[in-house]
Amino acid sequence: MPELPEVESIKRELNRTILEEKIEDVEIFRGSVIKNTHADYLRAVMAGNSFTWVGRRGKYLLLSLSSGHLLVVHLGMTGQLYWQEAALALKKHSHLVWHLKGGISLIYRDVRRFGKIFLLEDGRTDSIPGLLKMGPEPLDPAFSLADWLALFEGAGSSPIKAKLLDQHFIAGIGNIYADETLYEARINPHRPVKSLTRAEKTALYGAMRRVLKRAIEEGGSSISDYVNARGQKGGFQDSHRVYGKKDQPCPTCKQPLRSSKIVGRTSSYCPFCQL
DNA sequence: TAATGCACCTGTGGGC
DNA sequence: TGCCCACAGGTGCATT
Repeated sequence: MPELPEVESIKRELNRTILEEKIEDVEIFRGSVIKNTHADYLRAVMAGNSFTWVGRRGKYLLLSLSSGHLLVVHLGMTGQLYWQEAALALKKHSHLVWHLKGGISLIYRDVRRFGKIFLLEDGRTDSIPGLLKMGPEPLDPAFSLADWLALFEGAGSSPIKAKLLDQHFIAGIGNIYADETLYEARINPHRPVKSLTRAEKTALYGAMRRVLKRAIEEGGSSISDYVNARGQKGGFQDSHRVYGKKDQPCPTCKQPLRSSKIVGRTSSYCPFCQL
């Protein structure tokens, strides 16, 4: 499941490999993954261009083109964006392939098809609902503890787990890193947001940033389908302490971890260490 | 306005 | 072995 660390890993790899390589052609096997324009138009626009820069906002990848267009990619749950040598066979569920000069193919693949692609004329992302009201970037150096605490002003009664998953509240966190962050901060995922003390919010800020940084250093988490931009698995899944570990011993107190549904998401936590 | 529920989608694994 | 069904979850939209 590509969350901030996975998307950041892909971004970094693409910036190392695909920039300035001319796009010779685009093959589109499933045009329905393109949400705001026709497949034929996207193909016509992109052919002859090159990628000049790859950025990230939350879980969205932003690929700038030499023409000034911006390609925006959200990987959903099982989306992959990776490059391989053009001679290699495509895997099932490959929906778009950019054929780059130099014998490299950039492939967009998505088994469950929750991902989506947008082509923007001028780089303005206002037209994409998910980007319009995106919360702050948790690893932005300018995002201070004071900024984080200010987000909680007027916070309601929803569980803190639900709040961390809300992309309008904070960008880029999904189920894996919400669970790992709350464990790191020793906060129970069911706790109403308004019940958190200043000290707990402060702990959460530090925990969130530490967990995300560690995950990026290890190349993200490969649960189900995630691969990086080289088609390789990440390494952080081996460092998970609670996510997907229901009934396994808590790394701290050795009591069995518990699992429950919060806003429809499976949440793993230690009922003894997370208060 | 905030919180909650559901549809979308397909591979996987458990139960029978 | 084969079939059926629940489950996984990010996002947008509908409902409460």
